[in-house]
Amino acid sequence: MIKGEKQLGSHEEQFKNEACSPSPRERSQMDEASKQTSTSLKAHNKVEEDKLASTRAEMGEVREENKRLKTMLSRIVEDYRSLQLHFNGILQQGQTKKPADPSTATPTDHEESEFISLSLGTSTSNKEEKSRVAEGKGREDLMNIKEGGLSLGLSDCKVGATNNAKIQPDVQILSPEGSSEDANKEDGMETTTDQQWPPSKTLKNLRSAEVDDDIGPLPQAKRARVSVRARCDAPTMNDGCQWRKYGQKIAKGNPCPRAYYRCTVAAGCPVRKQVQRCADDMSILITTYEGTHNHQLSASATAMASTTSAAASMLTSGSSTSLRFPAAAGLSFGGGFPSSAHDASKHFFLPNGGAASITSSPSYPTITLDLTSPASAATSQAFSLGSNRFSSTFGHGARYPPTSFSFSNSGPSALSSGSAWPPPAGGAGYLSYGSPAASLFNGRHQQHGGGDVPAAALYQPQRASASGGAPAGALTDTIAKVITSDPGFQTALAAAITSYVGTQQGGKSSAGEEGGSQQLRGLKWGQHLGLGPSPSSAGAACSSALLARSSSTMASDAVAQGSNGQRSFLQPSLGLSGSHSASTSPVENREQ
DNA sequence: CGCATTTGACCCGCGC
DNA sequence: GCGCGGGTCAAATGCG
Repeated sequence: MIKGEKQLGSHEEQFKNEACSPSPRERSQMDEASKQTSTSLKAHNKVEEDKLASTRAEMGEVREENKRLKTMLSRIVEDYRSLQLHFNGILQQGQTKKPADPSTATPTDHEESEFISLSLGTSTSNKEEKSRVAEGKGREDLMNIKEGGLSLGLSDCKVGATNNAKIQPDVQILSPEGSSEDANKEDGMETTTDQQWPPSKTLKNLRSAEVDDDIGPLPQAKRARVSVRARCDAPTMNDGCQWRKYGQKIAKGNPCPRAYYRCTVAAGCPVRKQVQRCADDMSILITTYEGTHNHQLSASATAMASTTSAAASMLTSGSSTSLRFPAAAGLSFGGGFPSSAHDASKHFFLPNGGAASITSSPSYPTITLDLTSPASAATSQAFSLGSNRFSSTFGHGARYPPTSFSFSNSGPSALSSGSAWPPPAGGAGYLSYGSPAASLFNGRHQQHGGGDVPAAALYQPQRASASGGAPAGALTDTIAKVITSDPGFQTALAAAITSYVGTQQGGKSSAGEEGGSQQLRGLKWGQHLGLGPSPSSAGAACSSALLARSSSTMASDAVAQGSNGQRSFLQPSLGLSGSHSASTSPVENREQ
């Protein structure tokens, strides 16, 4: 925003210079003109006047837009702060009076009834968990999820994990903090064995060790999986990590082979992903993530990680806490938690048809994030960004409708301009991207050539990321409450936002350069935000440029909020991993 | 030549 | 115990 103002300011100066003090070249031209006939002089002056007039008109437009953006920014800041306070208040209330059983909370509790309660284990006591476990195998499985530990990059999850001494050692954290812990752990192992990416023998050892970690006290503990359904042309979804394909299988019931990838960012990283086309719709790519990164993640990779973590946290939190979705807000939850491990399939539907489903199987509890639901009519305007000038930046020529990261609820304070984006609170904002995070809010995928999923560099403010914090979609009251009521959603939102940006990068870079975007590539997200140089790749600049103009409000707001010590849900976006933008990741490129 | 991908074989768990 | 299917290994192959 500030940067944008500066840019606008410089433009204004430029306009002024052009209008008031012609360049020497223009002067010479004028001199020549003076030698000509008076008629030609008049014509020349007329052209100048026209130019001046058009320039002034443009200046006016820019000023208006700037003003609008300022308004948006201030509104966002206000909303965020109020919601923050509200959230903190609720947290304090929850600490002072813990309900005996969250599931029995009455809807008469106005505050809580409107919130999605994903406490992620923060408010669940050991007793409660044990009693829940005793209720049935399904719950046991969910407990196992926690122990199996799909990494939860949320401190809250961590706290929740610490509630159970048996669980804690097995929980791996996706966040850089957690990752570093794990990395340290594994680094130690690696240093002792003095081995890098292990040959088969070592690999087997690692695998056995890994299994030991995962199994934990309960023999049935299995990894949680996060499956992402997204429309994607590329063989795989770019998620910021480097993957190496190690196998391919024809799975039963699907003519399309399933590919197996292993994370190669760090030696011994246990994270794997499976990629398979949907049998019903070949345009849908199903990516299933499993495991926890044992290394620091690039910003873009963190987006995916935090997203899956958030999703997994929802899964895990479900085992110990109640989930209450505001039906009035268009969110509904499929019901209570599975009483049986076999029928444990719950769906909560997100605005605009987006959906995530939690499927708990005995072996692999999985949460599926569906980004493929049909776009709303408004989706087509997803990236108008209030300025047609940048529409081409998003126009990938995608054969799929733009991803909609939409909060369909109409907010109380819709922007005057429907095309303005992102609306701070109300209206319809859209993020086009196929990141899992986006799915939590019904992001629809539109990825071209496997653009890198950008990263929410949660806890990685120092990391430069090309994916930058994209503006969130319209934050309706409901969604705002959702976000503020649960850190998991904050994380998910952050990931979604950044993912969106990254997708734009990736899609752009892979789709080929188009005039406007090339100019924008010079920009870097961090630089744009005045965050200093970023190692972001050129490909990352696309989103940055987008934000530079129309979305800088959100971005800079994210900066401001992120610096408050509070974990801003947009903060992660500030880091861009330039090194892993869609177009620059060697592995990902190969996948394309 | 080194690295990533391909692909058939193998291992393992689960259900019958 | 056997068969099936998912997942992984590792030699062969391809590519830069």
